[in-house]
Amino acid sequence: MNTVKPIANTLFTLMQNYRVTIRKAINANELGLNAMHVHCLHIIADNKSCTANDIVNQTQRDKAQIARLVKELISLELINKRGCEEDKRSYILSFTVQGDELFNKLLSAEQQVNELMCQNLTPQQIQAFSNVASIMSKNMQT
Amino acid sequence: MNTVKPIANTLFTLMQNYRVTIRKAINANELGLNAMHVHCLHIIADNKSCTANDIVNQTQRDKAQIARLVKELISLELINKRGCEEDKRSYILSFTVQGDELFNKLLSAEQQVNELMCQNLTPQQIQAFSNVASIMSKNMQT
DNA sequence: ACCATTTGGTTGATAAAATCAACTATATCA
DNA sequence: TGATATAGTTGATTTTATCAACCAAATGGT
Repeated sequence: MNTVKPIANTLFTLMQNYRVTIRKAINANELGLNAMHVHCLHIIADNKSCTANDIVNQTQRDKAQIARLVKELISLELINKRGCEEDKRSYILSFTVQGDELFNKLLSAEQQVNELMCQNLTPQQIQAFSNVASIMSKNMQT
Repeated sequence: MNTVKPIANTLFTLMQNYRVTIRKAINANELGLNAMHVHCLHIIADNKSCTANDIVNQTQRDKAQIARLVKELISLELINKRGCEEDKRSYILSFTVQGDELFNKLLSAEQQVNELMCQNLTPQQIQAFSNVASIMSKNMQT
């Protein structure tokens, strides 16, 4: 019987709850994507001239996995890629019109989940929470 | 281009960093278990007379998945199950001697990761972080 | 300029994790 | 008692993740 509840447990629970909730929200909106697709779309949205490698770096996932996710997003016609001029090995990923549309729906679905998740919390608490989370992330990098 | 960085992103990053780090730590300690195994062990450790169903409820995973994880832990001789007397459909899970030993090693590996993760943070910050995380979890339940 | 090494990306093969459905045995409750 | 719910198991399948090999372009010495 372990008495202290490690942060990891708390995080695990939180993430699992988030996963379940966001999945429901996304299904409810019939967007038909999984969490990793969504995550990729976010990264593409946040980086102008985003390459597959940027996604790999930001997610720390296997590049094969990312290559396949990107491929799927392309065949769903949510994003497209064009050759990069500075580095001919790379491709710049960007939203299609439909991708843009869908991403907006997605954002509002997330918004809903976000509101749900942040009930009974003050902006200060939320801010502090995010700060701590990023410090923790940094601590574990390298 | 989305300007606000949603909490979900922060959490994703944090969890991924944690996953990578703890995996290294666990491998380094040659314990040979994955994150879900570890998670199950924690739940078993935290609940005296824990059943498979308790794990299902606490993790919100598919019961088939849990059944298999439990089976593996048993065949690794880390835990064993005995019939529950109150409810003959259930089995109580508990550590074997080796399981107990390994779990302790595990705890200290986690301890190390924890210290790494909590560098540059005050106890107050950590406490606040955990509190917010649990409130968020509760908000998303049901 | 040349060669060795590194880097971005793709693919095949495979492993690990998750999900669904069907089924058994026991429990619960009207 | 009979209908329904619950704990757990198993088979089949799908989804994700990982590893290794590979190509082509880039980089960095010498």
